[in-house]
Amino acid sequence: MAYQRSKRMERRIASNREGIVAAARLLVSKGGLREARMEAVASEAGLSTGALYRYFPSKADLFVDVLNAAVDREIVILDGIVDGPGSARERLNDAVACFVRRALRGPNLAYAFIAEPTEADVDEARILCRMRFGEVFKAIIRSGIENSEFRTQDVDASAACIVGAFTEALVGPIAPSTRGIEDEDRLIGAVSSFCVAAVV
Amino acid sequence: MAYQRSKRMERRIASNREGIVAAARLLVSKGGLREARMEAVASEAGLSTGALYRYFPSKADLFVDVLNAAVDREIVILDGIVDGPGSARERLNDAVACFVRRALRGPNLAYAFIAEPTEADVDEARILCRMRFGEVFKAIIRSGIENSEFRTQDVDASAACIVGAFTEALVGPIAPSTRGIEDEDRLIGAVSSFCVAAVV
DNA sequence: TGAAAAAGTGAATGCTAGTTCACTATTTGG
DNA sequence: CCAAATAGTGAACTAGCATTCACTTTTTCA
Repeated sequence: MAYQRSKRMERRIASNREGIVAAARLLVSKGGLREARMEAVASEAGLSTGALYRYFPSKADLFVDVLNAAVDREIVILDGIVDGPGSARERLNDAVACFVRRALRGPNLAYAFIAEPTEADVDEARILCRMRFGEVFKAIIRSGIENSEFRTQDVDASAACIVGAFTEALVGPIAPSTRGIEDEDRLIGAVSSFCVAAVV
Repeated sequence: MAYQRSKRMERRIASNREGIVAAARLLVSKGGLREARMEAVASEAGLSTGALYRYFPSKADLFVDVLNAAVDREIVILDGIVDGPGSARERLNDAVACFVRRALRGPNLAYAFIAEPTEADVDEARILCRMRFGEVFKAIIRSGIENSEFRTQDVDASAACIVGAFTEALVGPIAPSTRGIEDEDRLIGAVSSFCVAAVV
């Protein structure tokens, strides 16, 4: 008879998987992608390196998951702002400000997900994540155009520009070496004003 | 007596060095950074791999040179626009449009210098190059603020945002897989309008 | 011309993780 | 409890290139 995983086993498998992702994220937030090697992830998760490969076919796959999980959380928050009350201007401003503020709070993680040099495979995932953020901003821009708050414009291009603008503005301040966040609020204000002005 | 290089030898050395850089650039523009390995560069330049190391201490150093040489050329062009006639708006618009247009013309090279995943060392140089571009845009923004064409703003942040905006908008269209440049002029217009509107 | 010093060669080396796999441990269902 | 199946182990394997280095060729200059 075919073997079937018990409930308990199922839970263990699921929790292992989560543990692996959590371990990877922890390592990234502490030492950047650079220090998040498979062996370290395994030991942090309390497993062997071999076991990781029962859960993820490759390192790239694992980190794509980590990346997406982190991005998911950000996008939930951004969507809350996008679908919330207020004019399109306000919502765009708040969404950008929120992203920048959160990135400045967790600089290592943000840096890893925005700019840290990595292997090609993981880097590709990063580009895809940027596009996911783009979708969020497309929604705001569209609604702003609909009610004439914003000029008509190429929504895809503008969304890409917004994502590029705030990520680039973050690179300096969150880079591990620089750490020159002397005036957070100033930067947040500058970047969000820039983005709002750009689409109005 | 100490040996001294003859004029002829000096010329040969110089031309070898140029040849190496040119070979590296050619390979990048054909197959991206991915295919520009040292052996390929050497053979393209008509030298052995060992010889490369008489000219550059490491692969990273070589490609930093290649990167900077390419960026130098772009910056000369941009400076021409920045220091040229016209309002700050016009100059900003033209500078962005010029950059985007040129990037679309040489997509492989542009992609390599903007977004292609590479080793960490080269990637770091890329970030520095972005800052060099930032300087160009700071100059325009400052002049626009001075003559009240642009609102007062955080010049550093705005410049970073502009660089981020147009590079990000390029990533999709110039990525080797996508190649969706169906309407160049539209994109150019969209991106430059975005940047101008953002600082006005 | 010849001997010392550079320049150039390219096969061999080395290194860094990611990945595999022969093996052990645990779980499953009768 | 037993045998089949799955989960987990971690040392060994691999691969891909950058880099080196013992050696050859060319250049320099008395």
